[in-house]
Amino acid sequence: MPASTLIAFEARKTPVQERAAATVQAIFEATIQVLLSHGADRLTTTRVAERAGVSVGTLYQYYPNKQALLFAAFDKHMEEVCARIEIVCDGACRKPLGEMIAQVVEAYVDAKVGRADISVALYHVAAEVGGPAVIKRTTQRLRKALEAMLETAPNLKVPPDKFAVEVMLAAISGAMRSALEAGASPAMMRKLREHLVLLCQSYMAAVTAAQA
Amino acid sequence: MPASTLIAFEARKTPVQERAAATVQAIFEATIQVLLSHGADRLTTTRVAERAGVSVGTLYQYYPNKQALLFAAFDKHMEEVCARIEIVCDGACRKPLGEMIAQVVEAYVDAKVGRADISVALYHVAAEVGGPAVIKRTTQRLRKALEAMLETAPNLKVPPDKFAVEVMLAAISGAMRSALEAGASPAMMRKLREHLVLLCQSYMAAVTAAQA
DNA sequence: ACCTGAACACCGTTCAAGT
DNA sequence: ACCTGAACACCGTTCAAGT
Repeated sequence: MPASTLIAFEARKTPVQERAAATVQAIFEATIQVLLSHGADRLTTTRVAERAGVSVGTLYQYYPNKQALLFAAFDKHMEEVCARIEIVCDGACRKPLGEMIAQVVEAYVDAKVGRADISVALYHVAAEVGGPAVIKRTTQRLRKALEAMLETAPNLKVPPDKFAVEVMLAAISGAMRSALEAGASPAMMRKLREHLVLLCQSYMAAVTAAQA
Repeated sequence: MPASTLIAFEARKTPVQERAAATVQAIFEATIQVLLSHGADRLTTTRVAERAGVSVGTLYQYYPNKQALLFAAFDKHMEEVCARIEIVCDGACRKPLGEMIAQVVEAYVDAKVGRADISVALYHVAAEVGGPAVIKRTTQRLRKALEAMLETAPNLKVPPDKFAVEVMLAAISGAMRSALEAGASPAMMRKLREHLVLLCQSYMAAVTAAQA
């Protein structure tokens, strides 16, 4: 996506002194706290500033607007999920295709379920906050990690193409979103985890068979 | 979901005279028009009222709040998608499993792509408007239609269970959301349509094999 | 360089008054 | 029964003044 899509959410000013860096961090954490305690609708810039122990004016010195606050929280969450999956991809090189897929899917589900409350809160604000752009970027990054892993799969002449990997990622995240927003129980989540593994494995098998 | 989740979005008052019914309809249509022309962020109750040719007060006589306006639009859209798929399910009875799946997936993709602009606009407001509840209800309704169809599949001792059908629906809608929000081209959409058919077919095949 | 908070603009919602 | 629009409350954002 064009840089301009994101620039409106970027920090307005970079802190140069230490107390300023602490302020920025405090505001960031306050955002997540207010998001979780009051919910997205009742998240107010004044309330966040209050919680962070600064005035609204200070908040606006570092975040250009309310969206930027939530964007930062969303971006960080996606970054964490990404990082976990990249590690798994690294560790699953040269294993059989089915196991690769299982590990990635399980890592994704676990990362989301482990942060279920934040995930749900962020789904709620994603749209107003440039969520699609972040998701697009995240998808590209995950696709690359998956492709690097899939390259090393034994018994696989041609690895699945870009498109198939993206479809798989969208299917996983869509199903997870649905379950998390519906407030699925831990038992449900375990079952969903198994089913998503099966779904992705059979899709990947079908795609690679079709390509051969 | 509990009725109370939805009740806040229901009409405050039912029109009894004809001009009132016309007013309600005008407000509903104005909502969609403003949504498409100005975007979700710049949709204002005053603007909707203006476009509908009434005053804000009148708007609030029939819709309890801004969310209710958007809820109505979202609900109607889902209703249309549902209806189209139910018809397809009806027509695909007794056909082979693979074809059933293909027809349903294609109907879903076509319904969404045919209304791409509205879909994207509604994704943007879904969260603030009780979207998850509507989606949950829609999923139940579609699941029933799919189950009725799957019952009639030849060469299938045990049809896929509830859970698998719901996972499949969530995967489809998640992948479509991702593509629509990313502004995928018509060519991309055609390719995605084929891939989703393959994904769902192979998942259903795997699930029914595992159950046997 | 960083912080404050009163002031401004805008928008969702209401309600007394009209037909 | 239905409609109007000025008035109110609240919230995002700014900016002149402070340390």
